Amino acid sequence: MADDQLSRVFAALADPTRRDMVTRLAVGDATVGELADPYNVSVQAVSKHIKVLADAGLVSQSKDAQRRPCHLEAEVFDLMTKWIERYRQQAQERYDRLDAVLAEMRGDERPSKHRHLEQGAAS
Amino acid sequence: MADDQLSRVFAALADPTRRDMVTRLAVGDATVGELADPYNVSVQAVSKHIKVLADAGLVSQSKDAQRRPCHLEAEVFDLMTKWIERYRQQAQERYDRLDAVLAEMRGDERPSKHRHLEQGAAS
DNA sequence: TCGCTCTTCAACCAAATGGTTGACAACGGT
DNA sequence: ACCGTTGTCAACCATTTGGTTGAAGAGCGA
Repeated sequence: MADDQLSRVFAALADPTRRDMVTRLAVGDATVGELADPYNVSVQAVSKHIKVLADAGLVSQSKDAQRRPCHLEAEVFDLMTKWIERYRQQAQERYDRLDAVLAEMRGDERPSKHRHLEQGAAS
Repeated sequence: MADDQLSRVFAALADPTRRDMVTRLAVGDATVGELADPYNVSVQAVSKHIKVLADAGLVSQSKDAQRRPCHLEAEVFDLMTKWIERYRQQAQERYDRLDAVLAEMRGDERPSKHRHLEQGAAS
């Protein structure tokens, strides 16, 4: 895996178990054991998952006796959202322009939903 | 890797080369060769990357003679953004509440930035 | 101090990933 | 009809990943 933050964040969330944990942590902090509970895997495996999330900056752990409560870090989500939004918008604009062009070519007025040209447009 | 869409999308974007390609495709469609050009890898490797992006639903390919122009699919970005936003907001709200509680405990009025309690809060 | 609980570290294993090279299919230009 | 261009498929390789088990560190409670 690449070692830049964005790569680590995306890689961390590519695993459904880890996304599940994020879901759980959004409700409130939880210890490693509490996080491990719902899953049919060893505590060690969960510990590794948390390490991945922590390395990505998505969660951080504190100390409470033997326990290591995890909590979600919100800032990193912004990093992702910003990256995503940039290209989503550009792609959407290109689509809208394409729809407009198609509509003009057809003499249409109200282009509805985007449609692929290349395969299965006609039929 | 898990086989659900969200996992595929996150995994696809965990690679900086593939994110680069998305960046390139946001500007406009490009053939496999054009996408391969800036990188120091074989065309086959790029073809594989595109397959990963396509399987994730992030890009689609059309036919133009021997060429296979790729273009960005905007919808999938929404899927990610929605997933992310949900937990980012919840986490942020919890932080804000925590800051408020801390401020109240200190008798403060204007809590500025969140601060971790567990380690290095005092010093 | 001893034992129990919670967590991580280390070693190992199977499967997936990202890269390579070689072969080959599909298409246009000459 | 051929050749060059464009891209994918297949096989292979090194590394990473997600899981396991076993051992060990850290901290309370009795």
